[in-house]
Parts: sequence; C-alpha cells; structure tokens
Amino acid sequence: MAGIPDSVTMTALSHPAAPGPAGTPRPRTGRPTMAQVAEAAGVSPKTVSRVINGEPGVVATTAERVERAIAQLGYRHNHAAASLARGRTQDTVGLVIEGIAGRFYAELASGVEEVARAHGQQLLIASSEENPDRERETILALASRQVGGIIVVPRSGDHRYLRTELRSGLAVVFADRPPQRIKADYALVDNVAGAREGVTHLLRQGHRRIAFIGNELAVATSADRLEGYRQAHRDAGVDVDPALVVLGPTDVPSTEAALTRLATLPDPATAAFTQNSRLTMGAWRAIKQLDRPVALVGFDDFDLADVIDPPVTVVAQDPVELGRRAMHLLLRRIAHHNARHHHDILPTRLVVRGSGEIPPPRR
Amino acid sequence: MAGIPDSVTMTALSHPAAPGPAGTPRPRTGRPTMAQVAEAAGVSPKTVSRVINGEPGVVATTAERVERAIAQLGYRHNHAAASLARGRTQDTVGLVIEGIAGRFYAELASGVEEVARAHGQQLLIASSEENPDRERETILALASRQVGGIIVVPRSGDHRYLRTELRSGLAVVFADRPPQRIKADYALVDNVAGAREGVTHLLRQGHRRIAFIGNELAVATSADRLEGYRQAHRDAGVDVDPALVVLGPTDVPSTEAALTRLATLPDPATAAFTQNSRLTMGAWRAIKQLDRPVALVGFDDFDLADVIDPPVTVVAQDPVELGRRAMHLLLRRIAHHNARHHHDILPTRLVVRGSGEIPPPRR
DNA sequence: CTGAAAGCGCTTACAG
DNA sequence: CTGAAAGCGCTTACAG
Repeated sequence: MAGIPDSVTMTALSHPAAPGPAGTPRPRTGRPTMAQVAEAAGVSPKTVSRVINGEPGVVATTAERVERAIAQLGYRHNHAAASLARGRTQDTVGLVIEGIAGRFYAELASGVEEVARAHGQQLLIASSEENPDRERETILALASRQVGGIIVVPRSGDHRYLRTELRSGLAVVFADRPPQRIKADYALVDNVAGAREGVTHLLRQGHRRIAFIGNELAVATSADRLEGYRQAHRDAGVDVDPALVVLGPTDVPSTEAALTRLATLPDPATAAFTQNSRLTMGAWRAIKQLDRPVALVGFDDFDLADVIDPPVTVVAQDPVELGRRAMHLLLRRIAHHNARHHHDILPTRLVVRGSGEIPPPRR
Repeated sequence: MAGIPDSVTMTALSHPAAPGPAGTPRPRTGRPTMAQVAEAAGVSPKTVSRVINGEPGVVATTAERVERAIAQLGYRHNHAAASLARGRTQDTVGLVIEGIAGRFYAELASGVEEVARAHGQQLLIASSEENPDRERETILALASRQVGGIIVVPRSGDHRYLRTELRSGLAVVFADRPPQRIKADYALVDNVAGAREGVTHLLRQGHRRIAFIGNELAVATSADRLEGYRQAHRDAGVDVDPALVVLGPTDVPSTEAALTRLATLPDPATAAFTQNSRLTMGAWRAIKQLDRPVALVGFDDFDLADVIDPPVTVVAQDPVELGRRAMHLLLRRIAHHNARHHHDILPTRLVVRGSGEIPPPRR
C-alpha cells in the first residue's frame, strides 16, 4: 500500500458519494451523472454525451472542458442507462455453458472471447451448472440484461422457450450441440465421423469386441458418437454387442468400474472407445489395473495423453476454433436477423499414439 | 425440428415485434413492455410490476389476469430498466479473470458460482486475456453494466484506478492475488508457506541445488512462492544460488528448455520446484529426456500427476474453495460497505507421490 | 457547433 | 388492494 496513508482510504470509505456541484441533485447510485458533468463543464448533457461517445462536431476547447470535468468528478458512464435509451444493447454478447470447469468449455470460451474482442464486443459468460432448468434461467437472465446475442452450449431438452426471445430480436447461436425443436445457427464438431474414425482404428487392429462408454443419449454429442461407433461396425461388417455399450458414467470412478466389468465378462471387451476425456482417463486407470491389455481410443485430447504408459490414441477436436466459429455465426446473426440459418461442422483429427498398438489377445 | 412447420419459423422471423394492443406504442426493442401487459390485463403498470416482483397485496384474480397477459404477449422483464429505476443493480455480480482456459481459473470460477447461486446472485464472468490494460477495461466494462460487486483475479500493476468505483459504492474483492496500492478484501492461498513446505521436502532428501522456475515477479503469487523457496533454504542453512532461479517461462517448451539448461550446468540442479502446473508439466517432460534423475515438486496439482512415471509430488491448493471464500467476502462487502477489510488465507497441502524419492546423486 | 424536450422501460413514494 | 405521477441516467430527433 505504498504511498497511500490509511486515512485517505478511510475517508473515501466513509463518504461513498462524490459531492455533486451545487444545484444538481446527487444521483441515487452515488456516482456522478452526465448532468453533473455538464453543469461542471458549463455545457448541456447532450454535449457531454457527444464527447463520451466520440460523436463529431464538438469543438476541441469544449471537449477538453468536458474531459476535465469527467476526470475531476470521476464520472463513469452508465452503460445500462445508455442501452435503455438506445433501445438496444451495444457491444455485449453472452455465452451460456453448463459449467466453467473442464478444459473443453474453457477453450471454447477462449475462442469465443478472442473473436468477440476483435470485434469490440464485451463477452459475458454465465454458467448453468449442468442443470437443464438452470440453463433456461441462465439464458433468460442474460437476455434480460440486454445483451445483443447469446451463444448457448445446450445440455439437452427442448429449446422452444427461446422462440419468444428470437421473435423479439435476440440473436442466438448454439455451439457443440444443436438446438432441439427450434431452428437456429450452430457450430459443431463432426461427432459421427470422428467416432467412426476412432472406432475403425480399433477394428483395423483386429478388435471385434469394442466397448463404448458414454453419457446419457439425451446429450446430442453422445448420441452422435454412438452413431459413429455403430457406423464403424457396420462398415466393417461386425455386429455390435449391446452389452458392450454403457451409457451413464460421468466421472472417473464410475468409468473405472464400468470398464473393469466389461473387460472381465466371460466374452470380454478387448478394446474401448470413450466419449470424452474424463471418461478416457477413468478407462485408462481401470486398464492399468487389469492383468491383460485393453486397447483404448478416446474422444477429445488431454494433457499428458502422450506420456502416460500406455499412451492414448485420441480423436482430437479443436474447441478454440469451435468457439471462434460460433462467435462468427453470432456476429452474422446480429447483423442480419433474417438471414438463413448456417451450420458449421468442424472436422476431427485422429491422433495415433503408441508405437506398439494393442491387438486383441489370441484365444 | 419435429412439430415445427417451417412456415411458422419464417413468419416469426419476418415479424420481429409482437403487435401490441391498440393504443400502446410498440416498444423500440421489439418486445412487449409492462405497459402493454398492463393494458392487455386491464390494470396499471404498477400492478404488473407487483406481480412480477412478487410484491404482496395483489388479489389472486388480478394476479392471474396479469400472468395470463404476460404469457400471451411473451413479456420478458427488462432487468436493465429495472435496475436503472431502482438506482442499483439487483442480484448480479461479476468475476474478472485473466483467461478462461486453465484448470485453476475454471475451478475458482465454479466455486464463486456455487456460492453466488446459493445466494440468488447471477454471476457474469469476463476475461481480460492476460493483458493488464484489458484488465482495467474489463473491470470498468462490468462496473458500467451495473453489477453489484466484482471479484478480480488481478494480473499485476496498480489498482488505484478502482478508487473511483469503490468510492461510488462498488464492492470489489480480490482473489488469488492481493490488490496493489489500494486496500480491499482478498482471498489467497498461503503461497509462502506452501512453497516453503514443498522446497523443504526436497532439502530433506538431501538436495542442495534446487532450481526455482516461475513467472515474472510482478505477479504476486510468483514473488510469494519465491519467498517460500528462499525461506526454506534459510531454515535449512543452505545458500540459494541465483543462477538456479529462472523467472519467465510461461509455457511447456520454454520450461523444458530452462530445466534442461539448469540440469546440465557444470554444477547442475539436482531438483526443481515449479510454480504452477503448466511449468511442472514442462519440467517433467524435460526431466524425462535427461540421462540422470532430477527430483521435482510442483505448486498446484494436476490430472494424472499420480500415474505418470515418475509421479509428481505437489503442493496442492483448493481453487474451488478459494472461489467460495472470495464470493463470501463479496457478499459481506455488498451488505456492509464500510466494514473493515478482511483477508482470507487458505492453507496448502503437500501431496507426496512416488515411493522411491529421488535423492541427489553422489559425486 | 450546441441545446431543450421527450422518451427508453421500469420502480419509488405517495395517494386513495 | 390499486393507480397516477415523477424520475432513474442516458440518447434520439429536432431546432437553432
């Protein structure tokens, strides 16, 4: 706290409002208003507004006086009041995700942020914490705060409640998962093709009993990745054993348990395909405990996947790019409310790791 | 898009505003207003306001009529207008972080969110993307959107520009790093003690040449962790060799390079202490390439640290709890603007991994 | 180049 | 139990 005597801080804290110039009422919020700045500078509020918004046609000397008053009074623009007067929000967009934790969402958000910033938009992120009811609340909360557009990473369900917002001009774009029961722009990765490629990689090594471990099917990405798994089997002329498809585990321990069970069946799984990196780590830990090797391919890459032993082959996606694409779609939608809906599908990339692939054991 | 004929969507899109009842002007935003709801329900706007805000003293039949009008017109509350009229923002707090990516911030944010939600506060997160100038802009952008309080994870610098906001009643709390040149509430982990414990662990194994790899000292956590490293040496009566202290690397490749150099000096480092998990992973990768073992302790835990070979001993912190504490401080500050400043310091925990510790090589 | 008036969509502080 | 008036802090659409 170098250079700041205590007493200054104390004084500041006990007089929360800067005293306005005589005659102009002190604002409710305790902060100076445009009217006070105007009075201090000896101009009208409209002129202050011009200076703040960088509108042309204010002579330099006047602008200077206004700037000085702004600095002196510690004026801060009230963005909320401005957007109310304008009838629309300026330069703010929202992102609604399930939960902030998790590398995938974090990277997606940083892609959105990158593009938002490049276009002068302030990004506000709100999390619905994996609760479908909260998802709706969170979106509406953001909308009621007058953002210009919203990117949603939906969990599931029915998005028809958004029709009211869409109709009243809110721009909405979906990312990672498509909207359900309404039409809207969206950006996804090619989940079906990615899963198909990953599972085909296992089939080519000779595996015929490949476990699929994923989330509940209500989440669209799960359904698509399972579809990719099925397609790969169909392409290879191999039947899927429904007993090897496990939907539900979401954390490491439950995935470990599921994998252990599948790998110790009388007719065991010799390989596994996992639907996200958390499940992949769980499966990997289970395999490590088994007395026989089980091949593993996971959807989504993760730190250290290349250096653990055995290393893990993954279907990598690019969440940052997904975020960028979603934000571009949103900007387009904000500019053209009646444009046709666009859908961006990003490719995945199979990253093969481990020189010694694990073939199925001979019987 | 089951059940939704195209034509409906098209119609909705081409008529962005719901037609208001005759006589009430159509609002600028294209969405129905309280006045329109009032007219439709045959009541005054004040009564609609009462129903929406759950104020008592509205007879059930009237409330019902209002509810019906709200549903029919697709009315959405304008939170921005409400907070302008109220003179303060209701139920919204902000969190400003450097970047969303990274497990630490993500977990911190989820701790904040957890407590915010429990107290009926909507959390809005904004990222300043590791740019100190943007940090200021981001905080002010959030403040101008009339949030009730802000939690800041500062990068560095001088926070005196926040005095204006503090004076006008904005509640501000710092998390993970303390404020600079102003007084404010903050929640931190005990970086000095944590680093001291981690480095002492290495000293006890007999290491005398322990590298420190960290970020620039402008970031307070760096300086504190280096201080802990120094204290541990002092306690053990071992001199610190300044050549073993490297500040600067922020990514995996530059950390690998730094560690490799230190471990191949004529009088090499036999152990290393790294300041965050990214640096730890970089150092680990470098050590893996060397022909001699180097002991490693890292600040902050990470996924798979226990299963890589060799496993990594860490000084674990609890970012979720840190976020919770920060949010509690913020709630307290919002409720009591003139309360004394509080500082929460969370302990760290040494997690020793690997049965075979790596002692310094004999000469 | 500058300003007075009206209004954005809501709530407060009063009345009745 | 319900409502008319005034105002939150800003901007729009005009004037001069």
